[in-house]
Amino acid sequence: MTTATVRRTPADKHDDRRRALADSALRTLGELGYARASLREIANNSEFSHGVVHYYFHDKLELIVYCVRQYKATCVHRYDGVVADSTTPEGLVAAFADKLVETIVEEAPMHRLWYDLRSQSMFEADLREAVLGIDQTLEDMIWRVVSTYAELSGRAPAMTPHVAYGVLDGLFQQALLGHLCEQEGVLDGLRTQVRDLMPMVLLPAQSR
Amino acid sequence: MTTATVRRTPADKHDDRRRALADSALRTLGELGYARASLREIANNSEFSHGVVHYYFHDKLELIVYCVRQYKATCVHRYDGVVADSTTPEGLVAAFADKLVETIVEEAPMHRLWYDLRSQSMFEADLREAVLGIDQTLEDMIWRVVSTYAELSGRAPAMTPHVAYGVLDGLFQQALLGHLCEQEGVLDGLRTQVRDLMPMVLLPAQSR
DNA sequence: GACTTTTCTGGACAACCGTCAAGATTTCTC
DNA sequence: GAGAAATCTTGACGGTTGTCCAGAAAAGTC
Repeated sequence: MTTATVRRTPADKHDDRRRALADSALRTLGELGYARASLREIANNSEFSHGVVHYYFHDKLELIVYCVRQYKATCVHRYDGVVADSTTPEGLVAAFADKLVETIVEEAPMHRLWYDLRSQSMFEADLREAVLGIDQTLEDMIWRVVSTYAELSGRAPAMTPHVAYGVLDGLFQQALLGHLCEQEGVLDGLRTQVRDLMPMVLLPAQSR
Repeated sequence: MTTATVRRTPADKHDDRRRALADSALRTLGELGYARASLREIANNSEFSHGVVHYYFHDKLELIVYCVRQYKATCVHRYDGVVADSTTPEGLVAAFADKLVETIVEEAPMHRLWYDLRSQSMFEADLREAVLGIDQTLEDMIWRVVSTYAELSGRAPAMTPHVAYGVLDGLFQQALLGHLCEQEGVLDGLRTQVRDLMPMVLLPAQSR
């Protein structure tokens, strides 16, 4: 009880439970999307009953926002390893492109959920604060890649973090849709697109 | 009756009615989005009763797809004037950027509806055919701008039509969200972004 | 081991949904 | 203008939704 190592206050348990609920909710949300995933369906695909949702969350919106925040909080570090391990600009671009493709394959339901939520925020004002916050962390994530790439190349970025994120996000979204539509070659296409595009996000090498 | 000028077959009238219904449905859809716009709400904001929808459309999905197809069919020619009237590369880019900003301001509900539908198509397989078709026409639209810009510049495009569309669509989507969130400066930001980015979609001028 | 507090269950509720169909109304045809 | 065909209205249907709540069950406390 008094050991500092395992200190489990009631508040901690409560948070754990919220996390567990959100975790299984994410599965259903990724499968059905924001609008069609009912609280009953979410509860059915979990170990909880449908009533317990309102014990841990005020309403459906709070649950969904909590879920996506929780997922995105972990995945903003997806490219940290790429950034840390790369020693050449070409190597970084290749590793970055591979990682992009990997996450499309392995986490397509989570990504489409994110784009679903972001689209909904254009209609629902209550979603905007959360969406803008998450979007900013993703922009920062991309910028860590771009700025490291610039350093390794000895060149300066040719665009702002905002533009770099917008451009790459556009390509990513396009590839995600293509992948879900089972179009041939979209994944290799994305890899090629990123490799070709990345040099353009930097200014030409200075001749001196 | 036999005059060739005004030939109104019953089929024509039927199509006119569909168009009129879709037209007023688009208003509600642009306001509420795909999931939250019920057929009753759509009918209430129109001159029709809620039952008539099923007389002209098989189900809700067919109505929505018809609506978005109808809207996008007209707006794919939004930049045709820009392309036709421009005589210099700089003029084309400026006119293109202005037009992008203009449509964000004037048709934000329609654009968010399109992004909503495209996101939903990642969950609903029945939507994908229509979405991919529309996406292709938008890609063609953008490519008409880019290829004309290339010709006026005497330079070659540095990327495929697909990539050019993906990149610009990413920026556009970002600006649309920012505009709807009433962020300051997003519109001028988009204008600047497009002016700065467009030169990068072409290869450097050949020195000879 | 009794008492309190937290956690959970399962049902009930009102509201809303897409769809359908019977019948009223309008338009067309001759 | 009578009959036929079309267009439209209205109400009903089964189903689903988010939310709430009374009470059961479990956990914590002394």
